Amino acid sequence: MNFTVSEENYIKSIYHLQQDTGIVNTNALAAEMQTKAASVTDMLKKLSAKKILQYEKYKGFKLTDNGKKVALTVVRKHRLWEYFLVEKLGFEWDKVHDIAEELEHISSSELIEKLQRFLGNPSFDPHGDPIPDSNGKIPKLHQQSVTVLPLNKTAIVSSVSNQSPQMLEMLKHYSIAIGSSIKLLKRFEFDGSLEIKVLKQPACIISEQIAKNIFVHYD
Amino acid sequence: MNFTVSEENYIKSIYHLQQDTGIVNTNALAAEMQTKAASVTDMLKKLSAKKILQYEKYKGFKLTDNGKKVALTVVRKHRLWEYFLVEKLGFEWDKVHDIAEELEHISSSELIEKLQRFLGNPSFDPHGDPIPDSNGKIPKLHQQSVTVLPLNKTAIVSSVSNQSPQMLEMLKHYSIAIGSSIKLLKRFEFDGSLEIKVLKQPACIISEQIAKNIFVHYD
DNA sequence: TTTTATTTTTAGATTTGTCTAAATTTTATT
DNA sequence: AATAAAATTTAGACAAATCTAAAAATAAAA
Repeated sequence: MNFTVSEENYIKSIYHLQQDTGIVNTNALAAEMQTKAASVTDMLKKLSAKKILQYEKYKGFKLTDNGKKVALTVVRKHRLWEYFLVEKLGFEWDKVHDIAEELEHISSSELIEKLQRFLGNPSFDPHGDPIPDSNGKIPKLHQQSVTVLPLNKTAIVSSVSNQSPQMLEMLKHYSIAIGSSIKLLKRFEFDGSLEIKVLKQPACIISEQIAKNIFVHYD
Repeated sequence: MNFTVSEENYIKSIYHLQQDTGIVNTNALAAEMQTKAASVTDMLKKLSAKKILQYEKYKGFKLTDNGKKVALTVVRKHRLWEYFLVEKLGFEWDKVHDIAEELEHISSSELIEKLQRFLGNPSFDPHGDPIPDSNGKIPKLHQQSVTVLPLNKTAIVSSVSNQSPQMLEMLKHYSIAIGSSIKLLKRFEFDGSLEIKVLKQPACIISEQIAKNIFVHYD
């Protein structure tokens, strides 16, 4: 089946929201899509008619198995294009989201398979997010938030769960990027803030709120 | 100024048509766009209001200087993406048109500049068509149709002016592609058909109608 | 130069995705 | 449990891009 750009964007947003919350409600989706609740309701009817959604009026909704499959192909395209933009074209990792937002709707599946091969079958995009394979399988990495890291253990930043411009600006300021070497020096129990050391940077203190969104892995 | 996908497609088609005919008329554009004359008229009004077109009711129309600039950026994107698809992703040159037709509408101009650099600033796309530079300048190649080639002179196929699937199928059958070495053996005055020899292929005869669309160059 | 044929435009309808404002349903609070 | 608040849906409208059918303008032919 074929989907419009708008439909694909709704499907993708629902997918991301239900990762957190299980079931999704109208206002949350409206906020995510930067639109009005009434518009969401209109689209829900359409997607539900196309068997993309399990939807009961006033009761919330979630993707069907088929809907999840569609969502994963869009996510796959988005992340492969992000990888391309950073690794091949030399974009900075915090500048590629909007462009990938457009590229993810190019329809050809042959294109995306060839792109994947050209890129060397990467498993993670430049933000550290896993790239689903062509069957929708998502690679897993045993990663954890910096907040639970043992003291003085060197770890590698593998993903950032909040990718708002504000967050990305913050990370840039601290010179924290995917792949950065990072070490937890001290935990302040008072407010949960953390003293950390990024490779080649002076030690610094970050709030718990930031730290919770930074995920790392080590061997 | 910003343009919708539909507007960009109209602008591009008008550009191509006026290359041949100078001024364009409604029915010709409707045929090119595979739509109805009434729809064309509607769009003409819109483009004319946006100062893209010189348009007088019932009198035909052509692009303004500004319209040409827009057309050239779309053409530039289309041809750079075609080059990418063939040279980097390994598509066959006769399979890339439809995908490039989508990719040409990705808006970021930074993307297209970086793509151009990544591809090594190519001057011609895989069909041999010139790629406009970022100022809209089009590289020129002194090329000529096979029909006017001197006998037994080896030349290189540089472009094909008719790119219909039928034509591309034909060319494939004769193993003629951009870059092929080709020699004119004999001209049959009766119907204008030509006996040609493609490198590593047996000699064969092609009609004047086909030959007129094949352009070559030599030193 | 009338008449006929062709081309082009207008008028009005349709679909998609959006909106505002009002109505309805659910949830929370007294 | 009654009422207030919040969430959700409906009703009706709008812009974009398209269409059909009819009208108007231009070009061609008798």
